[in-house]
Amino acid sequence: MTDDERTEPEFLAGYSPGDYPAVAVTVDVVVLTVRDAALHVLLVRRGEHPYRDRWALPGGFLRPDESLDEAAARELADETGLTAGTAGTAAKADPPGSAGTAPGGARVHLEQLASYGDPERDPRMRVVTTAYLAFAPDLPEARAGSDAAGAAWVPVSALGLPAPDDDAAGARPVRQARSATRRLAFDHARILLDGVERCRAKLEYTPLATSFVTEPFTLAELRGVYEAVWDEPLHPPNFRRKVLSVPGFVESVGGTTERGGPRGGPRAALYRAGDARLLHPPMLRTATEERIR
Amino acid sequence: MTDDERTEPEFLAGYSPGDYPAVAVTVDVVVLTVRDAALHVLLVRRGEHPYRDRWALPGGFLRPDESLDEAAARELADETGLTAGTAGTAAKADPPGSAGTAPGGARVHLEQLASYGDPERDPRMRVVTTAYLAFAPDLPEARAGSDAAGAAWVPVSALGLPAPDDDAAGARPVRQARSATRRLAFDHARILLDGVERCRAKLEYTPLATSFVTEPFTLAELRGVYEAVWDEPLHPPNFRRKVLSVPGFVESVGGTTERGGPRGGPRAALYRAGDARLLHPPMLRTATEERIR
DNA sequence: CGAATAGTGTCTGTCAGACATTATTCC
DNA sequence: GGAATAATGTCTGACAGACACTATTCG
Repeated sequence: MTDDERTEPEFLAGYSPGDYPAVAVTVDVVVLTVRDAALHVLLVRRGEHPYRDRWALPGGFLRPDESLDEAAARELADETGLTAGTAGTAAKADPPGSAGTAPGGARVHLEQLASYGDPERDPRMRVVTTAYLAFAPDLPEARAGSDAAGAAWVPVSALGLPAPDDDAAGARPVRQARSATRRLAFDHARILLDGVERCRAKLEYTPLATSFVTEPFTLAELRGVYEAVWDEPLHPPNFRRKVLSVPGFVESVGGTTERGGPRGGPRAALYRAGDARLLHPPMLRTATEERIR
Repeated sequence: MTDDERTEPEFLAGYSPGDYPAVAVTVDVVVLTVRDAALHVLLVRRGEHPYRDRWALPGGFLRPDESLDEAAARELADETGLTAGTAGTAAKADPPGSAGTAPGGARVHLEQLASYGDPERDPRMRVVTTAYLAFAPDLPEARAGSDAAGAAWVPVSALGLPAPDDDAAGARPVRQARSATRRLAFDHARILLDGVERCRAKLEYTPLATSFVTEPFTLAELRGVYEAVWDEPLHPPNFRRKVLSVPGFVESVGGTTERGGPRGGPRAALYRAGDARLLHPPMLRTATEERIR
């Protein structure tokens, strides 16, 4: 209210962009997958000056003639070889058909996460980054290393991030001393945390868990995704009943697995993703007091 | 996979930002409020060259030493005189205490919406904008016009946007011929649509409906917010039972209104927002086939 | 008084969580 | 055969939607 004399058109057209120092725009991608019953993120080892040898999210500068979505898809392809179906900036999940298909038949979901523009976030210059979030099925170990020299899947739990629901209380002993545990470059820990939180939430009300598995999949595999991302065990019979009761979540593909489980059990029926974009009713996590307040 | 020779560090540090044309970063704010039982958005009339005389979202260039959140709060304050509590980029709703308070006791919720970077979105130059979403209580009519010359609250329904849940099917007769109906500048219609969709969704699982009313409020007022935003009538008794059963959504403040309703009826009890950040269980809309698929 | 609204009570169908049970397959 | 797992069935408590009803206040 102190500078009432400034009127609104100035903010839309009166300011010449040349009056301000250049702002660089980058795109970073949080690629999540589930391996060995744990949530993993794709990281690259930085070889250059700021934060050298630290792990970072894959990303790069926005090019002159590409949109943010295109830049994110390009970064994802460069690092993983996967083609992406982008959901754009809309709040909705993308329709099943828009998901890209890679050589291995992998479907990749890619959506915008958020933008980060703290003046201090890059020591070199002013950089605003738009982060994207991708859900990939478990890829062959080789995949990550083929295109990107220093890339690796790192368990999210090994990064010493604040626990799922206490990011306010940052005081938490970081026990692991592995190299992956070193703090991420820039503000990438914050970005990753936002991505993981978004992922957890989206499993509740969208069918995106199916983006973490390859089709056809069993209900046990799908349940494994929920258990890994939410980090809590689920009741197999109830999970089954719930999933099948949500219209359009999954649809039976007819057959069964070739063999039963590794330690016995009958062959599981196979499913593929249905045509629902939203789950009704949603797969609700049990209310945790810390998460609610 | 065609340019396998490019390795990952190039994308993080190998590209000199000077190699690319400058990108301007702006911030736009979708300020929503409920007036006369209808959802309204704050728009400004453009006085300058591209899209002159069109309505646009309030916004402006990011300044050298401010974060995106700060820029959005500044724009919001310039246009409405309201101080904002920013939820930042996190997925969570902000705690009740962080909401700003304006002279009139108004609480304003401000959160990041999404970023838009299509190369063609501004005819003048390359502009990437980060959109924010604000929920304001109903403000005195004078408020909008005081600081911003050409600002006005415009009913969202008067803008000829695609209907809530058929943005794919764009063919829809636009009947209103009022000046407000002219298409918004730039891609602001798309941004507004995303904001409205986000708003609708957030009423389901967060207590943000309380950001649209001034404390203390009655349950009828709160119900009016849901009805205006969702554009569907709700059963008063069931709404009441549901709201009161969600822990931390609202808490009784003790008294009642001075008078009954304008057309009769007893005095309503008064409430204020509780300390919940998420609603458990959520206030679910009835499943609409179009929204789900 | 008549109309409108706040608030309470109740019924019913659906669903979540927990548990028991059967069938199938691996070792 | 023993163990593990897929799939089905059942019970119970909680909740959503619908409706009836009472109480209060305005005009």
